[in-house]
Amino acid sequence: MKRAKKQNRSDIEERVQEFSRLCRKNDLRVTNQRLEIFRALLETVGHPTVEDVFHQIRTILPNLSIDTVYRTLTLFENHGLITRVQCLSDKGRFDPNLENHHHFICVRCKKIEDFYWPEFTDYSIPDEAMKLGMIQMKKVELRGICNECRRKGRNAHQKKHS
Amino acid sequence: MKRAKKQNRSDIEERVQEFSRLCRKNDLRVTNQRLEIFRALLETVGHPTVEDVFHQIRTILPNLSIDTVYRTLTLFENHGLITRVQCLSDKGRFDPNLENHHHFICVRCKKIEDFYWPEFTDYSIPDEAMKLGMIQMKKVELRGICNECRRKGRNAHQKKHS
DNA sequence: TATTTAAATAGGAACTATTCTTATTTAAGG
DNA sequence: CCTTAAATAAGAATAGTTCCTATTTAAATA
Ligand SMILES: [Mn+2]
Ligand SMILES: [Mn+2]
Ligand SMILES: [Zn+2]
Ligand SMILES: [Zn+2]
Repeated sequence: MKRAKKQNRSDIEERVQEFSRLCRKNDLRVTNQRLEIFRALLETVGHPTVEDVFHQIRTILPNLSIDTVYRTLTLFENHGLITRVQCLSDKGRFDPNLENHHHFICVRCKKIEDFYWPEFTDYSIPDEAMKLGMIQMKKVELRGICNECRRKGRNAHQKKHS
Repeated sequence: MKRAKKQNRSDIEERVQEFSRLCRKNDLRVTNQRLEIFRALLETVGHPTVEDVFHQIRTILPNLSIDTVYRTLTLFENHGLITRVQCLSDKGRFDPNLENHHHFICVRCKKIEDFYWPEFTDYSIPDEAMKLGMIQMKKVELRGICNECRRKGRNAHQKKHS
């Protein structure tokens, strides 16, 4: 999982500070683990898994427990500070980007990339769909092969079973 | 997981027959297990999990192994006979509906319902997104609370952790 | 129809992701 | 500083999925 280049260090520190305030507002104690976990989300592109976050932080907090990462990410999710992204693979993935955006999922490496499509918000859903329940969110999902995987070619991916 | 009312028995049997031919064309042996598994997918609404399928068929094939269900569904998927649906929960879900359609996911009971939106196909994706890779599929995903869960009220759902 | 054989299955073990339990540590308020 | 409830680490437990292998079976062939 690569580090992002799109956000520089001071942008990230600013968001971590803001996050710190948000924690206090939500009656969540500000622990080192929590800050590092949130920072790791911001620093990673492709919507990291729990393991991605865990391994990245182990260098800084060598006896971090993986359970803390699970617990903390679910906590953030329950407080609306991040969202959980569906998995095409079997691992949960998380998203610190709360802006209205959409996803491109690479079916080979399972990486998830963001994109924006402001006009989509204006398109109205068919009646048939409106009747299914109370809609809280509408998103577009693209599936395909990411540029990185296309470069690598057909190797380096394994399917399960047959 | 409820049985569907939208497809009657003869519709289903017709699709099972057609499926049987498709298996032969794909050099897949037509076994009782495979037919029952495919039939179970057709008979169930809400995009069943492996366990849903397993339990439904156990009454007919009492010593069906759960591994066979996993193996078979993945096999069908690899041959393009069904698709795998992303999980908001932790379980894999499967979809025998290969038509171009979209999903409404209930965040409470995790049920996934189909809807159709033909016009969506014509909307063109922003350039930004086109550059992410080779796009194979574009879908809309709605999240919310299904009618059934709304009726049941706030009880009957548990969140993990805190 | 009987025989053959590679493919498919059942059953249980193994593996992997996630959650739970409990003793210890710590943030934050007094 | 103290106090204390909240958070954590470590490892056990659980749940979903895949692997292993002896047995069964679909379907091609005689
Ligand atoms: Mn995102
Ligand atoms: Mn569907
Ligand atoms: Zn990729
Ligand atoms: Zn529901």
